[in-house]
Amino acid sequence: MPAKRKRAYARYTLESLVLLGKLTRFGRKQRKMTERELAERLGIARSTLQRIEKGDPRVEIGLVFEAAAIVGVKLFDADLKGIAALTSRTDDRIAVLPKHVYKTGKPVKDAF
Amino acid sequence: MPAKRKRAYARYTLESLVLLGKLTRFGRKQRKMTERELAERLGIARSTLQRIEKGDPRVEIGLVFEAAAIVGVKLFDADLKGIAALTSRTDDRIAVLPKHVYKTGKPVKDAF
DNA sequence: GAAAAATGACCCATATATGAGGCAAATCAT
DNA sequence: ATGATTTGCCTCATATATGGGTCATTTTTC
Repeated sequence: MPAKRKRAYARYTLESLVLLGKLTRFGRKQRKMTERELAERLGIARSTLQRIEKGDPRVEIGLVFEAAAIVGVKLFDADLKGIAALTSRTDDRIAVLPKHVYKTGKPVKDAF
Repeated sequence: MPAKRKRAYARYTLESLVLLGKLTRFGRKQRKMTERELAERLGIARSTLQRIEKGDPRVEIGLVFEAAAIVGVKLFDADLKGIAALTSRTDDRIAVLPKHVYKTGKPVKDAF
């Protein structure tokens, strides 16, 4: 038995990852970097970079984001300042909501 | 010695991850889901979800994207179709470039 | 065409993330 | 105020990703 998959990912997740991987690959090539160069720059193995560019879901997100950033792929269409602004804005929106989400005995209508 | 960090991440990477985590947290609360609920829905431990919402770089990217998707955070401001379109477009752009990047003996001016 | 370099696809030992759980503090319902 | 629930922050064993390597194939240079 080939040991069955532990996790399943949604289509949207998988396709998003493939896209991100391809954008990274494109960015790398555009900058004329080899896999080895970029991997070295990132301080990771070439095999790991290959997984990143393929969109493998089981890679540390930090490595994927870092790779994307180096080759010029902006995650949120924002620079560092823009990210900070969005974060601050999100903080404000969270602050308005109740600190805890409560599931009391009352079943929500959701149940039909 | 507390065992020094193996990896370092760029500011932009870390801040982007924090933002993504907060967006996820906001989405979850907006939908009135508890950590336990969302974690269960994702099939992961609550402790892992907490790392996701904090923006920990050492989490499988598949889990982070999946969590975001479930609470309505769109990664590329695009639905499944949009993602597919972008992927196709990226494929085309890659196809135009040379298949391999070559670093021949000629040192680039870059060396100063 | 020949040689050099890059890429694709593997494998395996080891470093590391994940799951599971516990406990205290904070928040909410009543 | 009291009890119930959620959240924050730990720890540790185990599952898993990563590094580092090899080999074949493709692509580029000369």
